[in-house]
Amino acid sequence: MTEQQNVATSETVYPHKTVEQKWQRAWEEQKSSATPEKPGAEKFYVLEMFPYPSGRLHMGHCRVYSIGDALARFLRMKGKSVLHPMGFDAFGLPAENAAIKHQIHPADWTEKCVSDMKDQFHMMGFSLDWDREVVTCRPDYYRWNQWLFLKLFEKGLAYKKAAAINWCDTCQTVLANEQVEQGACWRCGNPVTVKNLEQWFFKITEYADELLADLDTLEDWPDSVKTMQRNWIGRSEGALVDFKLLPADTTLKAGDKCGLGAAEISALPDIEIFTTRPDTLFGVTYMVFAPEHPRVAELTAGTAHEAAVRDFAAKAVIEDRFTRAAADKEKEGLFTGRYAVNQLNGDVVPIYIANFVLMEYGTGAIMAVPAHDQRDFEFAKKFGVPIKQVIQPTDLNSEFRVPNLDLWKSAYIEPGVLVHSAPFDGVNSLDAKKQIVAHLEAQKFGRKTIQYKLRDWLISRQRFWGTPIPVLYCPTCGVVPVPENQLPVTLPTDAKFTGSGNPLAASESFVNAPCPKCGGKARRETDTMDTFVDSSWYFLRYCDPKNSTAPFSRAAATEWMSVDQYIGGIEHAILHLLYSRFFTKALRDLGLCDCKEPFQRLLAQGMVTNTYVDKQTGELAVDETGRLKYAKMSKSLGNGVDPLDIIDKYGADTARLFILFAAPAEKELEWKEDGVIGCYKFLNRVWRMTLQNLDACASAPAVATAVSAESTEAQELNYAINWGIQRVGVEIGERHHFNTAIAASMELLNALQTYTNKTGAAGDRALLGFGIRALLLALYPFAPHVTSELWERAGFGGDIGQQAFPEANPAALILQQVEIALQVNGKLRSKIVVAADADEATVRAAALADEKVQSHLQGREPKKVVVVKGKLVNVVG
RNA sequence: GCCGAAGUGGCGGAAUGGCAGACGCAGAGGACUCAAAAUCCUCCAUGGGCAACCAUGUGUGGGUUCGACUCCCACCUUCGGCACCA
Repeated sequence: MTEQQNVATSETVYPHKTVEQKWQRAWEEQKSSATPEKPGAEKFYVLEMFPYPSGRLHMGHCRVYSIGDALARFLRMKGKSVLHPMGFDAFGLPAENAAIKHQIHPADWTEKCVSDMKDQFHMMGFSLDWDREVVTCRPDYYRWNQWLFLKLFEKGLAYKKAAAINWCDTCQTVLANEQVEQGACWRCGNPVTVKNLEQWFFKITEYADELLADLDTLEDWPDSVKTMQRNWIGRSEGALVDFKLLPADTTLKAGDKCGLGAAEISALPDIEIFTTRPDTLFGVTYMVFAPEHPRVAELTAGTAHEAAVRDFAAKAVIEDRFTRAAADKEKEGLFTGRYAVNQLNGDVVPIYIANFVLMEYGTGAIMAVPAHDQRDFEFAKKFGVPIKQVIQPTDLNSEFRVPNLDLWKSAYIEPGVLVHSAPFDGVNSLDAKKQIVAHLEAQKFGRKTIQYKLRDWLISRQRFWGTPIPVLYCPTCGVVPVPENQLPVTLPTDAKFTGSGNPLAASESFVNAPCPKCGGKARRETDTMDTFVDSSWYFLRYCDPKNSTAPFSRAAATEWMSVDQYIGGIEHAILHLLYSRFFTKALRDLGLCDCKEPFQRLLAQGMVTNTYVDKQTGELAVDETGRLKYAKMSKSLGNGVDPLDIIDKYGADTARLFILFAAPAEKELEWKEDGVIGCYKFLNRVWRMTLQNLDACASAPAVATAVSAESTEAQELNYAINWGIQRVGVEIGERHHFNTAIAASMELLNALQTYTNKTGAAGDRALLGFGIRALLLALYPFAPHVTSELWERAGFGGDIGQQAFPEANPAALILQQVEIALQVNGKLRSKIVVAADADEATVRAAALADEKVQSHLQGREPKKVVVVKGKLVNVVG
């Protein structure tokens, strides 16, 4: 039996299980994923968002880590010093819920999950440096959370305050603004309510401007993520303006001029408002306070309106913030009986309270210009408040040129020219903004300012399984931070998980502690930190994971940061990515590192979706046209595919290849078993191609060499090989398009197969071997196990992962002859083959002489001939 | 409502302003086989034509250009985010 027949009968399908186990073991023994000691100039930090250790790897995980691993393996071949670490975002509610359910300590439950997940990572063949593993729930990590908290506290960037905050009743804890999605808890979807509590905050607002400005430096971030962050930060330029409060017993009424002198007006109490439209100040016809504004009670004290206003305010405040703030919510309001004076023109305007004015933005009070603001307009219509136009559109046909404002159907919010605003009449409204602000400042009526929607980050959580906030409360000394040398404050092992209340608060051994200052009896803070604190700096810890004297050394951070390529889900567009950017900047200001943005380049990978069964019909869900619908793989839809099943059936290489091939990384990936099988078949073809041509492999040169000029087949193959090599390198390395890189590898295999079909054993064996060699190298980043095995069997020598990624031979890419497309008036009509170095005149003449070109010209003289060298000729006639 | 992304064969998807549909899936035909599976080969946008070939074609309508999937304007649809932020 010949070698070929042997292969054909016994190993036409590659034994993925034995091959994968063999190489996974080998890589572990060789520590092939270890990070180089000194990164050098060519460092590259590849990082995927670390997972929550649920205990089971899902397809979403497989996708992120397959992307990152392909990149890491490719870059190692390219000679970079690659840092590709992994860890676990291990604090969080599921462990605590498991503790309640199964009466197992969250630490034990979490560690078991971590260990299970590591096994699964291993089975996927990811090349991770586990020596740098970071597990956030271990004291050797969270002690540095506490240490960093203390540093932020010293700097005034961590502080405690009473505030109206978001409360999730299901999770029994407060939530940061970023963690509330359309009024519901980001984790469990329960509607969030508002509570007034004393809580710890990080002063992220201190960095609002920098967080916004530096987005412009992140060129390789998706626009969508940058836009989301911009909107979330919500910077708006405007002015703070002081209106003056008239006494309760004034006889003046709305629409009057106050008739008071400047000194008299100046002596009245201020009402400060924020506006982005100072150009409309002369059009103010009323003012509105948020119902819960602290001055509302004072305004109406002892007046006839007192009771009604109090009732209104009470109702508005009880109503939860998110239904109240919905845009389609009916505008409700109430006149307070009081009036204010617009210092700019002496107008007397009524003061209302209304549900649509929010206490937490600006000053909690607004000036209302119904002619030029849609909300103010609707409110004015409903309550019969006058409307005064002060901006005139410049377009003479505009419907807002109608002098009778009763005919207006909406407010005119566009720019225009000022009217009824002496001395600013006739000024363009954009210029008027500046001029009026300058006027306000000169008269001391107000000042320019910048407002943000971004709020400080609420980090307290009333949960057990998180980092204890390192603070004590002493009856004599007050709030006392835990001294550095007493860190970590560890979670107790004796906590009881009953399902009600915070187990930490119930743990006597934890709560009672001596005051570090006076030694008296003190109580520990029982709130823990938001788990997003853990993930806000873990990428820095990877640089120096075993440091026991600091969270990381400045030198190590400087060596590796910033992350050159970060990969993760779009769901963290704001949350994790904004917090991490804030932390990086704050740590820089603490002198701990010197990088200002953590993630140079960001890839937001798409969801993995699958068909699902419609619960109503019991059939696969389809759209109106009968096409199958896809939805994110999830427990609730029951449409998840277990990666372990795929590994078992087709192998990890197939799974990885399919995941990367089926869709561009940033797009949705529709799971199709047929597609998986397609990739499996492709790997089998590679397997057979190699094993059936071992003789060719044995004679293969390592670098491209000259090819016999006699054989056009050989020349074509040589071109295809070098073209494939070049494309794969560019697609992975420069464009990060894994799907097209794999397509290029498939083309390469097709070219090899075409060649062997044509020439059989008579062909240029060395060239074929060279092509197989290149194919294995090109596929290694995606399918490392099978290519390692084939590399070894082909006897190419050494370990494939340690080879240099192949470089195309430029000489091989220079063609003798090229095909030129011939167009007549932009339409393809013919093709000709010319010498690659033919000059323009020759190509032009050949094109014009072409029969089809002639017939389509129908005897007309060409008016113009465009020649694109090596590509096409367009004859215009 | 505002912001962002995207609309290409039966399907997933390719195309630095230069031959639309690479690559794969599905499908059709053939080879091998007693047969099937696997494998290998060929075909595969639509309409017309025996064919050569012709016409049409990248959401819709305009525009720029010798030339537009690609750039510009308007619109439609889908997905995602924000949502009374003064």
